[in-house]
Amino acid sequence: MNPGSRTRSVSDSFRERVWQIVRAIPEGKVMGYGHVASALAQPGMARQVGWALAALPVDTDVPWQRVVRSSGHIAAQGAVDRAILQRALLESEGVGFVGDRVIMETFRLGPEHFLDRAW
DNA sequence: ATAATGACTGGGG
DNA sequence: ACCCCAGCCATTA
Repeated sequence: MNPGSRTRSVSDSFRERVWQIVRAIPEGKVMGYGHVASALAQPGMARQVGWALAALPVDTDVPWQRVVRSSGHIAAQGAVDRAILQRALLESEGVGFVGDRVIMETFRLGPEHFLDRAW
Protein backbone atom coordinates (compact mmCIF):
# COMPACT_ATOMS: atom_id res chain seq x y z
CA MET A 1 0.00 0.00 0.00
CA ASN A 2 1.29 3.40 0.83
CA PRO A 3 2.72 3.33 4.36
CA GLY A 4 3.28 6.74 5.79
CA SER A 5 1.20 8.53 3.24
CA ARG A 6 -2.36 8.65 2.09
CA THR A 7 -3.41 6.24 -0.63
CA ARG A 8 -3.63 7.78 -4.05
CA SER A 9 -7.05 6.89 -5.31
CA VAL A 10 -7.81 3.37 -6.49
CA SER A 11 -4.48 3.08 -8.23
CA ASP A 12 -2.54 1.61 -5.33
CA SER A 13 -4.68 -1.49 -5.48
CA PHE A 14 -4.71 -1.42 -9.24
CA ARG A 15 -0.93 -1.27 -9.38
CA GLU A 16 -0.48 -4.23 -7.10
CA ARG A 17 -2.82 -6.33 -9.16
CA VAL A 18 -1.01 -5.37 -12.34
CA TRP A 19 2.30 -6.34 -10.78
CA GLN A 20 0.91 -9.66 -9.61
CA ILE A 21 -0.23 -10.56 -13.09
CA VAL A 22 3.03 -9.49 -14.68
CA ARG A 23 4.94 -11.59 -12.17
CA ALA A 24 2.98 -14.58 -13.46
CA ILE A 25 4.13 -14.16 -17.05
CA PRO A 26 6.62 -16.95 -17.71
CA GLU A 27 10.08 -16.26 -19.05
CA GLY A 28 10.14 -16.11 -22.82
CA LYS A 29 6.53 -14.93 -23.09
CA VAL A 30 4.89 -11.50 -23.37
CA MET A 31 1.49 -9.86 -22.86
CA GLY A 32 -0.01 -6.70 -24.30
CA TYR A 33 -1.02 -3.80 -22.03
CA GLY A 34 -4.64 -4.24 -23.00
CA HIS A 35 -4.35 -7.94 -22.40
CA VAL A 36 -3.17 -7.34 -18.84
CA ALA A 37 -6.04 -4.92 -18.30
CA SER A 38 -8.50 -7.53 -19.53
CA ALA A 39 -7.03 -10.09 -17.15
CA LEU A 40 -7.95 -7.63 -14.39
CA ALA A 41 -11.50 -7.56 -15.75
CA GLN A 42 -10.95 -3.92 -16.69
CA PRO A 43 -10.59 -3.60 -20.44
CA GLY A 44 -9.82 -0.04 -21.50
CA MET A 45 -7.24 0.47 -18.78
CA ALA A 46 -4.24 -0.25 -21.00
CA ARG A 47 -2.68 3.15 -20.36
CA GLN A 48 -3.05 2.71 -16.63
CA VAL A 49 -1.23 -0.61 -16.87
CA GLY A 50 1.64 1.32 -18.41
CA TRP A 51 1.39 3.77 -15.54
CA ALA A 52 1.58 0.97 -12.99
CA LEU A 53 4.75 -0.38 -14.58
CA ALA A 54 6.28 3.09 -14.76
CA ALA A 55 5.89 3.28 -10.97
CA LEU A 56 8.03 0.20 -10.37
CA PRO A 57 11.18 0.65 -8.28
CA VAL A 58 14.47 -0.04 -10.08
CA ASP A 59 15.21 -3.09 -7.95
CA THR A 60 11.84 -4.69 -8.64
CA ASP A 61 11.37 -8.42 -9.11
CA VAL A 62 8.51 -7.75 -11.54
CA PRO A 63 9.46 -8.77 -15.11
CA TRP A 64 8.13 -5.52 -16.60
CA GLN A 65 9.95 -6.18 -19.87
CA ARG A 66 7.36 -8.87 -20.72
CA VAL A 67 4.64 -6.30 -21.37
CA VAL A 68 4.59 -4.81 -24.88
CA ARG A 69 2.12 -3.11 -27.21
CA SER A 70 -0.52 -5.27 -28.85
CA SER A 71 1.31 -4.70 -32.12
CA GLY A 72 4.45 -6.29 -30.69
CA HIS A 73 6.26 -2.98 -30.55
CA ILE A 74 8.20 -1.94 -27.47
CA ALA A 75 6.35 0.98 -25.90
CA ALA A 76 9.03 3.63 -26.12
CA GLN A 77 7.14 6.92 -26.04
CA GLY A 78 10.16 9.07 -25.39
CA ALA A 79 12.04 6.66 -23.15
CA VAL A 80 14.33 5.28 -25.82
CA ASP A 81 16.96 4.11 -23.35
CA ARG A 82 14.45 1.97 -21.49
CA ALA A 83 13.15 0.53 -24.73
CA ILE A 84 16.63 -0.61 -25.71
CA LEU A 85 17.07 -2.30 -22.34
CA GLN A 86 13.66 -3.93 -22.64
CA ARG A 87 14.46 -5.43 -26.02
CA ALA A 88 17.82 -6.70 -24.77
CA LEU A 89 16.18 -8.38 -21.79
CA LEU A 90 13.52 -10.00 -23.95
CA GLU A 91 15.97 -11.32 -26.49
CA SER A 92 18.16 -12.70 -23.69
CA GLU A 93 15.23 -14.81 -22.51
CA GLY A 94 14.43 -16.14 -25.96
CA VAL A 95 11.71 -13.82 -27.25
CA GLY A 96 11.94 -13.51 -31.04
CA PHE A 97 11.69 -10.26 -33.01
CA VAL A 98 11.10 -9.40 -36.63
CA GLY A 99 12.30 -5.90 -37.32
CA ASP A 100 11.37 -3.81 -34.28
CA ARG A 101 8.52 -5.93 -33.06
CA VAL A 102 7.98 -9.12 -31.07
CA ILE A 103 6.55 -12.05 -33.01
CA MET A 104 3.26 -11.96 -31.10
CA GLU A 105 1.75 -15.02 -32.75
CA THR A 106 4.52 -17.09 -31.23
CA PHE A 107 5.45 -15.38 -27.96
CA ARG A 108 2.22 -13.88 -26.73
CA LEU A 109 0.87 -15.65 -23.65
CA GLY A 110 -2.46 -17.30 -24.38
CA PRO A 111 -5.45 -15.71 -22.58
CA GLU A 112 -6.55 -19.13 -21.32
CA HIS A 113 -3.53 -19.14 -19.05
CA PHE A 114 -5.28 -16.67 -16.78
CA LEU A 115 -8.84 -17.91 -16.94
CA ASP A 116 -8.63 -20.16 -13.88
CA ARG A 117 -7.28 -17.48 -11.59
CA ALA A 118 -9.20 -15.20 -9.28
CA TRP A 119 -7.51 -12.00 -10.32
C1' DA B 1 -12.65 22.74 -11.79
C1' DT B 2 -10.57 22.59 -16.59
C1' DA B 3 -6.67 21.21 -19.60
C1' DA B 4 -2.78 18.50 -20.90
C1' DT B 5 -0.26 14.07 -20.74
C1' DG B 6 0.87 9.32 -21.56
C1' DA B 7 5.17 2.38 -21.02
C1' DC B 8 -2.35 2.28 -25.25
C1' DT B 9 -5.74 0.67 -29.01
C1' DG B 10 -8.47 -0.16 -33.02
C1' DG B 11 -9.93 1.53 -37.22
C1' DG B 12 -9.51 4.40 -41.37
C1' DG B 13 -6.81 6.32 -45.21
C1' DA C 1 2.09 -2.71 -44.23
C1' DC C 2 2.53 2.05 -42.41
C1' DC C 3 0.94 6.48 -40.63
C1' DC C 4 -2.55 9.20 -38.50
C1' DC C 5 -6.11 10.09 -35.32
C1' DA C 6 -10.17 9.90 -32.27
C1' DG C 7 -11.29 7.59 -28.09
C1' DC C 8 -9.67 6.18 -23.84
C1' DC C 9 -9.14 7.22 -18.48
C1' DA C 10 -6.10 7.84 -14.23
C1' DT C 11 -2.64 11.09 -13.12
C1' DT C 12 -0.56 15.92 -13.32
C1' DA C 13 -0.39 20.68 -13.99
